[in-house]
Amino acid sequence: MSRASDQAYQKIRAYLLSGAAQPSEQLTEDQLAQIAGVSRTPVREAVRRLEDELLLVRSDTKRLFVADWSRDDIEEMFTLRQMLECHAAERAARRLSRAQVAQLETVNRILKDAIERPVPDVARFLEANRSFHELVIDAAHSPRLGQMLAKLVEAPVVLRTARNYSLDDLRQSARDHDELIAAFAARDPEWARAVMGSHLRRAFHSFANTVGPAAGESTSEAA
Amino acid sequence: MSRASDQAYQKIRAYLLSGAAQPSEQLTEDQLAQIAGVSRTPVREAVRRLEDELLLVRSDTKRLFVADWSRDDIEEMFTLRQMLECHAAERAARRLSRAQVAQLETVNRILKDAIERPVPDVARFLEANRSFHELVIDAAHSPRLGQMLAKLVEAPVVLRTARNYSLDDLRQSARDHDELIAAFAARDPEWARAVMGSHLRRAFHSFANTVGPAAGESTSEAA
DNA sequence: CGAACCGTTATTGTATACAAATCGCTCCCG
DNA sequence: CGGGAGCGATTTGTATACAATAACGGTTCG
Repeated sequence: MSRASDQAYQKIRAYLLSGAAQPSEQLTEDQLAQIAGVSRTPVREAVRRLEDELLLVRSDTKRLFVADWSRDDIEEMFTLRQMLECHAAERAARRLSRAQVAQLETVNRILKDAIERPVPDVARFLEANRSFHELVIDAAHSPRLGQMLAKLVEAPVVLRTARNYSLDDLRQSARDHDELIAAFAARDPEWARAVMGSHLRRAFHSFANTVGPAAGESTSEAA
Repeated sequence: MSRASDQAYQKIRAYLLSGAAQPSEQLTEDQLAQIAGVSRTPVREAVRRLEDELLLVRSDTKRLFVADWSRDDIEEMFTLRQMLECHAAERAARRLSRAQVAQLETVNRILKDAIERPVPDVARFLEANRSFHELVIDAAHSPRLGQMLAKLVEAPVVLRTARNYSLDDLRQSARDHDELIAAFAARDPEWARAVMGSHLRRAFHSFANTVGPAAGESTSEAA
């Protein structure tokens, strides 16, 4: 991560997530170059990636703007993620070795540790959670699937910065993981898929309620 | 498409598809710049896109190679495409307007015309087919879904260059489209999903048989 | 005879200067 | 008073030169 384009990517991303930039605000490559502390060349490369991750968008005339995500956008991403990650869980159930299952157990133990502390360590929880899902996706052994999911998972994680997690949510996640591990140990693809499905769907609702409370039917379908 | 980076993308892509480059052959940015007739800067941008589309791959040390697709790779892509495009069909069934359904009918009429000629016009068929699927995906109204599918659909289309289609395959496709239109007209998401599923799965087998005839279990999982 | 080291060459990565395009403003004309 | 053409300023796109890094080959030492 020492290369200038990677550094640019990291810094710009951090900048966007910090909330310092308003949604739909225009950004110029020069500004970003200044923020990242490198020249425009690597910035352009970083911007490409961020566009791909939909954190930045381009106008029809190639000008850059901070993406603004509607509630529909978020729901869409969760839906796609669910579809793909259920598939990943199913495949993983067919392929996971004992050692890999053990690894999942270890990671989930760390995750539980992070929860059950005087004050839950959310950063640690998120990191363990990320690891867990990454292990499952890797085990699915489907490079494109992994690539697509990386994009979908990244983005919402980003938005979670501001979010506050309830203890119940965290504990339920840990239990979901336990059941997922059971499904893997039993080599039952259908079970794994089902558990992953409810796990992610619950996550979506819990997420949606804290971010865009109601949303109703008012703005959604009309446009 | 007059921008240098677009031109580079087109030319390099055409070059790769022409078969002039062997799979796993190394390519340098300079070579590609020469082929595209522009400097390395836009070439690098084009290469990024082609990497994303998996026509090019990078070694761990950033060297560039022509991708070589295993049969497993192809199966994986068809599977993902099926999953996503079934979802698109389902969504489209809920949202398509009468006018859009009419448009699909028009396109499929063109597609049939292309088949039923003294000698079937495959290029015309493929173009109409592409249009048809694109209309469905657009109607699903899910930008990320569209983006992902674009990548998955592009690549195999590429490999089809050498392929020869049987008249039966072409006609079956046309019938599938008709049934899909019927499902849309009836606003039946489940029906649409099911038809799309069998449509694509058949396409996969028909494709796989002409490309990598047997594949069996010999080379696949071991590596 | 083999293997590790070092210098050369090839290749990718970055900075900068310049070209093309777009934007926003003013000014002119209807 | 409104709309559009033109112009200066801003922004993106491309070429080129140079820096950093990785591959290659030869040589030397064990």
